[in-house]
Amino acid sequence: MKMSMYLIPTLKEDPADAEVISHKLMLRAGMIRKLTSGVYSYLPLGLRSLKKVQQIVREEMDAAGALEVFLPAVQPAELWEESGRWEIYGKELLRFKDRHGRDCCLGPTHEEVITDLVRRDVRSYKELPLNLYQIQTKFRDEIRPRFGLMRGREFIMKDAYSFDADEKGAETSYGLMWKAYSNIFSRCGLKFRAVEADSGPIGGSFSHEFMVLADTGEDTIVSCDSCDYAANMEKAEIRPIEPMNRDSASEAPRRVETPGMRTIEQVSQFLNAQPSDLIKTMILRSESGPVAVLLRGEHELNEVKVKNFLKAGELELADERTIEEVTGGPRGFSGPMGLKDIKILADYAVRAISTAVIGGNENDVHVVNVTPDKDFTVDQYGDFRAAAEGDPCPRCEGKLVLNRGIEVGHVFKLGLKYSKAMNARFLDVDGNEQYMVMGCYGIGVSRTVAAAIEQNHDEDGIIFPPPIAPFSVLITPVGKKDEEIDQIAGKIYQELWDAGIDTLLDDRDERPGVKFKDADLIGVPVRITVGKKGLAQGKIELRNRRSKEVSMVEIPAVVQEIKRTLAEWNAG
RNA sequence: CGGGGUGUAGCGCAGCCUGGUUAGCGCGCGUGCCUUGGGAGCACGAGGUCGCCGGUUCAAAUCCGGCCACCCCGACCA
Repeated sequence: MKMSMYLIPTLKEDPADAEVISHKLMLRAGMIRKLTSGVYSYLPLGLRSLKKVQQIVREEMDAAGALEVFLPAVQPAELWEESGRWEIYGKELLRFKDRHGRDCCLGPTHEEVITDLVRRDVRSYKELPLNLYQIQTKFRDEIRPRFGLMRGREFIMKDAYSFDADEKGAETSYGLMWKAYSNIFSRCGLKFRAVEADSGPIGGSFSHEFMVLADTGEDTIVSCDSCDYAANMEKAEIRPIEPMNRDSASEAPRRVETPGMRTIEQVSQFLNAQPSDLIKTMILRSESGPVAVLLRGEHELNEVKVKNFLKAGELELADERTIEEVTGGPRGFSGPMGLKDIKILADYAVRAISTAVIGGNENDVHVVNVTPDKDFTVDQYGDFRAAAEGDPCPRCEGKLVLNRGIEVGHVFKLGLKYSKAMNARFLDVDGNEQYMVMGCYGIGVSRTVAAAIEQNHDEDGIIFPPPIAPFSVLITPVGKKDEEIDQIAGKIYQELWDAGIDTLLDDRDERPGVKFKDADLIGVPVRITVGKKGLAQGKIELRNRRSKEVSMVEIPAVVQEIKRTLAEWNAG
């Protein structure tokens, strides 16, 4: 492509409404433009990058035996009523009525549509396993879209759905997708990790998230420093602490005045104690009533763990009124002593406290010298806290470390959830009707591009990994209008295209500084400068966007040298 | 949904508090000259419903009310 004929509206300044780096850079590089909150147009440069990711996704999905389809964005309510999600999906599902008053929605995901398709046309075990995928625009009406393509309302997703005759087959399908995803993100040139994820209320099944490592990521990845254990924050397990032998001759509990001291920090300072000597009592509410969860003072609650432990559908922190009803005291002074008609759960770490400070269930009162299991009873101990840096690994003797990441892919075993709800059955070898065992597998394609930028940029702009760069090479002829320069630049440009290398030629009548700044901003991996300095020796300059190294290359060797540079980059 | 903020030329902003000529600045854009290895210089120029609606006033970008859009923060703690 010749830049004079192309549309790359770069910006010198950061747009005011962009917060994260990928959003800023994609706007500045002229890749995207916002239409309305969370909805973006792709300009030619942005689309090229997107298509490169899509191509890699297609190749790997095809290689894994998945078949590409294309499903409707507009979906009828009836299907969603069948699966039960019309009621429970919530406001993220954009609903509307057609001219006949029929309820419709814009698809945020396609389990219903695909299950409907398959149940109509697949009747025999002979047609299984089956894996269908598509790359399509999804719409999710997020409460608060933000960060450009990272959390848009309209976005491009690859979603795949596997159908198997039995659990064993489903596991094979899952494994194939897991492998395909690893290939995809590796081929995109990204540093990533596959982490164990919470599989939610579907239960029993397992799930992995593929996270691109980036300090600016919204999610936290918990991994072990010595084994390959990795999980997201919700899922991350912590090795239980052994109960401690307590001194039975400890002092009796004593009530003390703690006026206005509600937080762990305030109470521990006021009583001259360590946060780890405190037990905090959190009152939660599920659909089956309130529950108290005890944590050691310095620890944070992991609600998902509690939710799964209780097999609760809904779980939230109790409001002020509920706390008062349950404990008799205001928020900030709850404690486990004297609580009645409420289940008391405690994190394992509570077992390792000999005497603790707890809330007095009365305004401005705490209780000291409290011994767990003696002065109050715990119904069940469990792992209820959020993992923190340095916690013991659940699989080995190592320690957990925390990193930031961006979720770009998710593989999930659905089991029979949709096939049962929507009656997707087949006949097995023995002629018996069976439900299909399903799996679903998503990749945020547009988010992958944004995540790549979050991971690969510097103060000058984007540093695209070559496989997903909109162009691999940018040629900048510099200096005064000069026929020799233009002719050689044009010749190299043609040779590169002939060699199958995406090349952009900056034939604009701009000063060199402008061309160099734009080249850095849009992040093309290799820049060739054709100028009279080099030509005097029969050479051009080749500059690596990432290392910023410049080498002088003989003109006949340019194509070969570029291939080598790109290959090295991908390998490293 | 709650809290905060912003809306003035394509982009970034000033002006508003304290109402008063033709509403400014930088970048970008157009033309010409000049310049050509890291966002040059000079000159001339185009481009504005001051988010929208209403009110106050002799007079509103500026004050008041309503609406809209966009951005940020939000159980984080017993």
